[in-house]
Amino acid sequence: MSTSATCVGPPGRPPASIARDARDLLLSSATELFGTHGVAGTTFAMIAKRAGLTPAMVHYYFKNREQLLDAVVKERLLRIISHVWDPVEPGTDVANTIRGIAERLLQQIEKMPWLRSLWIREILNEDGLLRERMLPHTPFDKARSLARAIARGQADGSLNTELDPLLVVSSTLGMVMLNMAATKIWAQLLHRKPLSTRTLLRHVTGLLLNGLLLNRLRQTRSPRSDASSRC
Amino acid sequence: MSTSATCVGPPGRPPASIARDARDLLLSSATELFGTHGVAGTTFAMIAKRAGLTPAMVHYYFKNREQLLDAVVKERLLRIISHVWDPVEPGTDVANTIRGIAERLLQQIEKMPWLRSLWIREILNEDGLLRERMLPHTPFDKARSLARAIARGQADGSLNTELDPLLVVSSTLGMVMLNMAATKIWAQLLHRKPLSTRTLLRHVTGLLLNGLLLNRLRQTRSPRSDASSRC
Amino acid sequence: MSTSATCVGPPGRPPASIARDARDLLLSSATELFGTHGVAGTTFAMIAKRAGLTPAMVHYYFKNREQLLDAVVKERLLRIISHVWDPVEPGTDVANTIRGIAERLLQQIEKMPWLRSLWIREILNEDGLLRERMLPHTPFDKARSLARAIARGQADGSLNTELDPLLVVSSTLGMVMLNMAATKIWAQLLHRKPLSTRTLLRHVTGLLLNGLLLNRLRQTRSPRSDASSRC
Amino acid sequence: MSTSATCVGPPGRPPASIARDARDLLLSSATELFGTHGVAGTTFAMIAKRAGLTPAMVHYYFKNREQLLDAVVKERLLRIISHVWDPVEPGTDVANTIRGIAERLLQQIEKMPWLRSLWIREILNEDGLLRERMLPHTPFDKARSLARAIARGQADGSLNTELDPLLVVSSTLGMVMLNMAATKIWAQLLHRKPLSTRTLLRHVTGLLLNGLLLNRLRQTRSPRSDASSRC
DNA sequence: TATGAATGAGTCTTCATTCAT
DNA sequence: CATGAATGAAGACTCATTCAT
Repeated sequence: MSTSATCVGPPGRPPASIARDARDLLLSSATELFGTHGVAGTTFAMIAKRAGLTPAMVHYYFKNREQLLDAVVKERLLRIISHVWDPVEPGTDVANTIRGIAERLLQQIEKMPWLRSLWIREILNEDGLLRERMLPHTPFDKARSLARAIARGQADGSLNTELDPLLVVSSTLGMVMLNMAATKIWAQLLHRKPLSTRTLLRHVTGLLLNGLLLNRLRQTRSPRSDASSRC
Repeated sequence: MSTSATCVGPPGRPPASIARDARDLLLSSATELFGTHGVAGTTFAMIAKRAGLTPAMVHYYFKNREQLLDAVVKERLLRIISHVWDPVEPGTDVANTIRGIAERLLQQIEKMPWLRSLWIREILNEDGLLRERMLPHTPFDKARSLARAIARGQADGSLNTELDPLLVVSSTLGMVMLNMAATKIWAQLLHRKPLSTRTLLRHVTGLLLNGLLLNRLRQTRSPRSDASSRC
Repeated sequence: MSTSATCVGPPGRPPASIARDARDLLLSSATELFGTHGVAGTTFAMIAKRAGLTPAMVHYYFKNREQLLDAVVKERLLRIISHVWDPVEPGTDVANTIRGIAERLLQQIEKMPWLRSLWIREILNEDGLLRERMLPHTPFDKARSLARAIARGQADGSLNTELDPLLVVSSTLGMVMLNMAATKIWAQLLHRKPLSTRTLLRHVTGLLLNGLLLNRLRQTRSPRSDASSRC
Repeated sequence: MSTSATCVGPPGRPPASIARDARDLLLSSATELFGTHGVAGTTFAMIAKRAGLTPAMVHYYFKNREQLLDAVVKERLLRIISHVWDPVEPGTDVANTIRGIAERLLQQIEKMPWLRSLWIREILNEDGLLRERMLPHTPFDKARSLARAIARGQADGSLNTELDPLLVVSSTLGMVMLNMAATKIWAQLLHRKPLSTRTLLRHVTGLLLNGLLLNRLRQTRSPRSDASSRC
């Protein structure tokens, strides 16, 4: 049904890249459902229905459940990982590196809301169904070199020695995901709107950087510009 | 079948605390599997098998899936919540309150390792299958009064104004869960043992409290006593 | 629960016959449910629940499903049969006999509304689950002698020869049951109250007797005394 | 799989009316079993087995038990209703109309023996499982206008005023079903063959019309041509 | 390339029945 | 006399997967 539309254009011209083919549609559908219902809670029928296609097509394109998961990881998740980690340069200042990671991750989640759930449920979580598939592709080296930079900072007295360098890295990612989730819960409980991305980012970087840096200039920032939760 | 066994031991000795009846066994079995495989990924057959009983018994005791979930929440999760939150006293110092929450939560997770996965997957997570069931039982008031205390601290200049008070509360819980998960991942990746509870607690409270307090005395703590990740 | 109450009275006195014991309660419960939901659609659990007892008690008293059906037939249905047929005397006038049967059956149904459904579903009906159990106990001889009387009436020209004598007998029973059912349907469809027993009886005997008797005095009956369906 | 077979026969010959696809086969299988065992007593496994197919196919084609019932009503029962009632013309003579209805119904039952049981058990009967589904499709208007014609006949003195017009309509249908059932019972009890359709029709119309008409010419019909029950 | 038909294994759930107490 | 515990078999229904077309 859908792909035929792709072929309708003038012959010779490459199909418009927006005109997503059935496979791509199914992949998106699957990824989003994995986010909302979890991998275990998502069936082929659900995926197909959301894409307006048939369950048999899911099989046709991905052969089986395992290979579908592979495809989601390789063609969806890895790109996001790259986007977040690729700009990280070994020599850069630790604070800026961390702030950059948080910022980029937050952007990605805003664009792809399923990412947070999926990451929390299926990757971060022990026994997560995508975890084993993701681990070999994590930017292991970059994370490790960042951790080393932190350790050096601790050694020269500029960084909080109470923290574990590696955990600082994962705490960065986690704090973003976590607080994205938390702000929704609070909003739900208090019948408010979730906090803005900006407030969220300030909270996360504020907590992380202030927690990490020992001699940080404790500036009096200008008063907050958007409604934060006031109790 | 089972309870009688409790009375079989030598008289005078307290009954083994393990003395659990079939229902209790199934409930534990269910809770643990919900942690490892997620609620959606856990079947009655799995629960029964793990308890060494039959799937029909799950129905016998819990009538249906919904009521099983209710039982897990009411008879397992709520107790943990109470244990973590009940000691929180309104007037206490913010830093101590937060440290207390983190400590007690960490203890609970150590005793019940399924708690972390379950919480991350099914409660923290939007669309989590236990979330709706948990929300009405969250210690809403205590969390809120803690948030208010934080807001006051921010107002009088003693606490970091970049942070959102409510998110500080959830960040506390989250940081524990999150880093428990993270340390396992790093251990797996680097083929090391996961960090000790003590190191973990120091990381979490160190990050949180240093991140929160503005005028904290930045003391030179004694050198760390157990092997932290050294890169 | 129930039986103990029976024993509470002054010792020596026979238990009040109204104080139905558990067995009797279950039997009534079963019979009524067989009427409303059919035999196949009635479970032990339903029977027990309606009687306020446990499913295990159904087994305790009736051993199994087969024997429960036997008990319903022997201790409930046969009595009704007797009540309807016992007064039938071989020599009596055919018209009066038929009218008597119809009247008594109608009375029974009024007292025990489940009878109609049960009879239609499980006895009249080929494949009815009580049919085989009932047949040996039907007042075969009485029905047959009534049929013979009808045949004689046909032979001497006083009765409609188009009718089959045996079918006249079953038509009598059937017309009562049938129209009891029909009047409910019409009432439901037309949002009226069902016809009164009197109107119903007049319809049934009017149709049967006028249909049967050839030389009947076709009297102009007094105008109907209760609201019949007027179109 | 199957319909193609229809086209395989010698060209020119009309396609075998048996040419039924799987869905149709299952529908027939279900309908017949609903007749013999009742709706509540019929399982998917039984339906499938009788059709030589698998229980999963019943779900494949009908999705649900509810939708299966819907299909039985819409694709099987309603056609019969139409066939019986469609030829009824408002202006026609009451006696002929009734005779016509009885005749056509009898024909249908002969072709589809399950109809009688099904109708008695699940439609006529209060609590019948198909009743609610059938009522909205009953030829309400035709029945009502027939009842009105009867009422007029009663008013001008030509019809028995003891009868309720609406009940005459349902008595017509009921007498056919009822006596079809009754003749089987008698046959079984007396070890004879059931009465022929002709005898049955004569009994039913004889009883109904003689019972209804007041001034009917009480003709001496020709002696019965086939063996009726002789006691 | 795409899909409707078909299915075996498995899901939750119910049920009649057994049995120890 | 009565029942809670327990269960195997069967109920409706779902699902990933296969396959002919």
